[in-house]
Parts: sequence; structure tokens; C-alpha cells
Amino acid sequence: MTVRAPEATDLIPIAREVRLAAQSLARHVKDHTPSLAPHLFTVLAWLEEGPATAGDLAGRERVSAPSMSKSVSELEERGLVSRAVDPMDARQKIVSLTASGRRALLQGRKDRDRYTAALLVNCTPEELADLLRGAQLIRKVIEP
Amino acid sequence: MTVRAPEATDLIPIAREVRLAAQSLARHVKDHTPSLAPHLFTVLAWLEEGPATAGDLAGRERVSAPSMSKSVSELEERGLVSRAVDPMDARQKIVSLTASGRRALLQGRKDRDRYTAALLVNCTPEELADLLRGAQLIRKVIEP
DNA sequence: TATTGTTATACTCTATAACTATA
DNA sequence: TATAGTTATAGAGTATAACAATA
Repeated sequence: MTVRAPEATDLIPIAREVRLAAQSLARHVKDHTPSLAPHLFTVLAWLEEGPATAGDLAGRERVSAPSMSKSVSELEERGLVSRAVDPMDARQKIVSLTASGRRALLQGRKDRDRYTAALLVNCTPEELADLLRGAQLIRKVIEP
Repeated sequence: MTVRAPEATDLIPIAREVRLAAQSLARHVKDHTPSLAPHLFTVLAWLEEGPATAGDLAGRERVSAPSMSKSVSELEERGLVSRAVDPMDARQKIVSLTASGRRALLQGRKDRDRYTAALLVNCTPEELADLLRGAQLIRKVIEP
């Protein structure tokens, strides 16, 4: 028997379990929280960090410029964001959250978190601790 | 200080972390595995358990009958499923996986699992154990 | 000329309504 | 009559190509 470095193929059974759990939970949350459509909600989430140009938002969302233009137009019609011409470069428009947009963002998060929390209501403290560690680990390996 | 039953609101910070991790991982897997479109892939996954009628598949996928009809037509055109009239009731059609469909299903899973496994390659055994327990727990609280 | 954003157009996936064929 | 499936049509959300305004 030889000691060897772990390889990615050894991880596949665990990876499958983790992937299926993540996909399943993501789908359930989406299907049970009928607030703002995901592609609009995520734009509000980006704007929480501060105003941004339309092109900037398109890049962050990995979506085409026309698609983002349409999303921002819809958000503006609903009063959730405002657009202003950039004083430094009149080609650009600065998109910002309105107070109503910020409320919609917080409400959407609340709905999603409450639905998720309700699923976990019968877990033991040990189970919750496992879940939290697992979740933080997932975000760590994805984000960098 | 009083001892009290845990309430769902206490779980919200953990729920948020778990939800964000799940959504983030699900999105990354989807964005990095360009195989069969999700709405076609899931139909193949249902058929792995055995043949089914179109209406049955529509119900399981929570999709309208015309949508499923179109998906099944496309899968049939690609040679991934076959349709046969039910000998017991000529209104119904039995949809089955073909050998090629089964290969596409296994390949799609492989791609998704390999992408996920690659993310986990630097985790410690303890971290992997946490992840597995967390994932199994998620599936347990969702599936029943 | 190059860049930012929008409009025009088309494709995909979804839905509801209308139709065909069996029961 | 009622049911399983399909076809007809329409609404979202996405894309590429063409255009307007500004740099």
C-alpha cells in the first residue's frame, strides 16, 4: 500500500452529493420565493455596493449590453433604480438604487432567507454547525 | 435566562450563508458545464428510473404538457429518447432512454461532478466530511 | 475612429388555448 | 364526454447586428 496525494477523482462521490444538494436547494428557493425576477434582483444586489454604469453591470452579470440595458429600463420603470448621465463622460449613465429599490432588495433577501430557515427548523445544533462550516467552505473555494 | 425552543428567526444568519453557498455553487456549475441544456438533461435523469409517459414527465418537472411535448420532441430528434404508443391506451406515449441518451446523461453528470470536484481539491479530510454531512442534510430536509 | 448605450430583430424556453385521437 | 398529446400563438429573457451620441 502506498501513500499518495489525493486526486480530484477521489472527490467525485462527495462532489456529486454537494452539487446535488446545492442545485436542489437553489431550485427550491427560486420556486418558492415569488418576489422580483432573479435577473433583476441580482442587479439590485450589485448596486447595493454603490452606483455603477450599465456596461459595468453587464460585465458583472456576464450578460450582453442590450440585455442589461433592458433590465435597467425595467427597473427604472418600476422606480427601483435611477439613471443619470455621467458628468465626466456623457456617453455613460450612472445607475443607482432608489430607496424603493433598496427596500425591494432587502425584502427579497428576507423572503429567501426565511424560506431557507424554515427548512432547517428541525436541525440539531451540531447539524447547523456542519451546515455553516460547509457553506462557508463552498463560498471560500468559489470566490477567490 | 430562560430556556426556549429554537425559532426559525434564529436560523436566518445560517440560512443565508447556506442559501448563498448553494446558489453560488449551482450557478458556477451551470456556467462551466456546457453540455445538454438543463431542461433536457433533467428529463433524461427522470427516465433513468424507467420509461414514463409525457404527462408523467411534465408533472415531475412541474412544466406544462406542451413544454414537455416540445422537449421530448427535441430529445427524440437528437436520438436521446424514443417514443412508443402505449399498447394499453393508445392515447399515451411511452418515452424511454436510448443507449445514446444514457451515454449523454452519464457524460453530463461526469462533467458536472468533475467541475465540482476540482473546486474541492484543496480541502482537508475534515472539511470534506463537513461538506458531505451538510449536503446529505440539505437533501434530507428538502426531499421529504 | 473608438466607445457607450439603445433600438431592431431573432432564438429559446415557457405558458394558455385550440385541435386530434383515443377512451 | 373526458383525457393524452400536439400544434398554434404569445410572453419573457437572451443574443447579435445596426444605430445614435459622445470622446
